Amino acid sequence: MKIVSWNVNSIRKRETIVQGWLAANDPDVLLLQETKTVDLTFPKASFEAMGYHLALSGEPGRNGVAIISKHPIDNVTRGLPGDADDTQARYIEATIEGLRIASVYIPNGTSTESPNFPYKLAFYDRLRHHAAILLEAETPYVIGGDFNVAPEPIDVYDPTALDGTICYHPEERRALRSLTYQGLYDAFRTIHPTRRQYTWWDLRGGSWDRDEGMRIDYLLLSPQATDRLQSADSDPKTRAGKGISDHIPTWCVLG
DNA sequence: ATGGTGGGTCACCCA
Repeated sequence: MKIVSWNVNSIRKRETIVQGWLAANDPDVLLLQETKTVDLTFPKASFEAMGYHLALSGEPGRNGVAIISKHPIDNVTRGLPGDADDTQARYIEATIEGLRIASVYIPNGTSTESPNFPYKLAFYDRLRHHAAILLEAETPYVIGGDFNVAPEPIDVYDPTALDGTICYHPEERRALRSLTYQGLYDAFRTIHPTRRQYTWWDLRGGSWDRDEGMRIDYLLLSPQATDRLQSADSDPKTRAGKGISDHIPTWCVLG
């Protein structure tokens, strides 16, 4: 079972590119982030015509997550517990072929001075709580998404210069570890312990041409899902050319 | 060190 995660930075702008990639790569499940549309204007029909089912959680103009699957999607839940005032569309979870699969768009945080920064840290805490329940129940669980934190020095282009900046601040890495230390395994890093592979390059300042990126998109697997992990990779070719997302797709294959 | 581009929506906010 091939499960892909991709922050597409607007599905309406990226519909053709995403469907071309689907046709060429044939995943079972596609987890999207930053779809940036309400569910009513999500280009559902063209995905359904390719044989996919969809579960959506959108909002006007920003955020938005989706699960797109060749297999039936059951028991869909949206949002994370822990903050009744949080209406942002950043988390969707469903059961597919006996696996609990989630698509998450962790808040970027904007900067360490922004009010979005404590929201990001609190979101991690809510996700940690939620994952704890699934792990306790030994549910086979896969969560893919844009985590907006680069875990280790190898995951950023300049760990010294970037230390303390957004997406590579010690508090953020600590928040990520508090999630993963419970027993979630980073699929790409488990398969490729020493490979440097960014998943995001800023659209500004020619960062793609200088290869100044970060690995902030990944799939985290519960122990029961990790037992089935066969391979993991990502596709930097999708970052070249025109009309592209600033993120590339990354995936894992479970047996 | 700053500013750069792009998406949303329609004056800026976010990344």
